[in-house]
Amino acid sequence: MNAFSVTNPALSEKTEGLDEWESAVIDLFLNASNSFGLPKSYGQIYGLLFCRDQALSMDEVMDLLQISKGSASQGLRALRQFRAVSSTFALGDRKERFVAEICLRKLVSGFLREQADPHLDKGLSRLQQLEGLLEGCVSKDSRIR
Amino acid sequence: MNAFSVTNPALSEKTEGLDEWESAVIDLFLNASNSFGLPKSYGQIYGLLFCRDQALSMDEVMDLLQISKGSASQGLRALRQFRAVSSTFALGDRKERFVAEICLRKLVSGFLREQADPHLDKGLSRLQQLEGLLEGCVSKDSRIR
DNA sequence: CAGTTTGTTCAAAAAAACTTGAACAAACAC
DNA sequence: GTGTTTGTTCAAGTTTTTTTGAACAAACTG
Repeated sequence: MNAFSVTNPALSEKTEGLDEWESAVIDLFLNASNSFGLPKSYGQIYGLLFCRDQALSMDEVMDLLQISKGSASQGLRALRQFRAVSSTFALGDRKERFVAEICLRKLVSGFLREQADPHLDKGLSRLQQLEGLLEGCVSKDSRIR
Repeated sequence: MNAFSVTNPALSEKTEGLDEWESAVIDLFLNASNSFGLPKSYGQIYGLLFCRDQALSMDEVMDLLQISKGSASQGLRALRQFRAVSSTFALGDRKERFVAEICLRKLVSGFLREQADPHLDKGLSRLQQLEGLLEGCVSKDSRIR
């Protein structure tokens, strides 16, 4: 913040707040996000980007949704990881900007890849050791058919 | 618990504990359950029933998994609600007994119906009020194409 | 180089979810 | 009816997850 910065927030970065319909859409995704066991903030961020044609910076996301830097950073990273949002650097701009990936198929498969696999990996290795156990059981345990 | 009850737990209701392979399977479902944002206990219960051919009572589930009455009751109800387990009353038996529904397609669709719908209901009504808002916006807001 | 801007990380605080256990209700047996 | 068994509910305690904000690192500007 230097001596030339504007003091009127409405002029600083076109952050005029949310339209009524945008709040509604954001809430919609917030609830959907909740339903799938994801943090609310993920849903909010995706919802916001979903509403906007223009790509938004992290600052704008923070301001518009009233969330902290940490939440914005982590939320955006997660959403990027499962391909729900993509980011671009406009030429000659240091700010990274984000847009929503609108193809829901991608979103879901990305979510499953990121969310399910890490845990199921542990499970998978256990399944293998299980096969071994099963073989040993077949003869002595009648429960296995 | 009356004067005739047996004191040796191994004889009371054939609750001999879990086989090694059963523990492994239960762990598997526990982790999967976690991945989908469901309580651990749901996964454990489903995993246990998944292992057993015989239908189990709530008591047996509690004993074998070392979980409380409340957890067992609520877990079983939830699993029943999205058709992951079904219950039967053996003739002349007051105990309800539970078995796992093995068709995973049913499980997933049941999960989605139960988990997503209640929240998305709120969202849906919001979507309708949204339509109204949108119509009013089309003329004045160039963002909407 | 020093000063900014931008984004990440992580420990602590806050919020949310899960589990427990005791109290309760319903159904049954005698 | 009384006494027992079976299952549900819910407030309180516990655990887990999410959010925050300050400290940090990296990249850029002049």
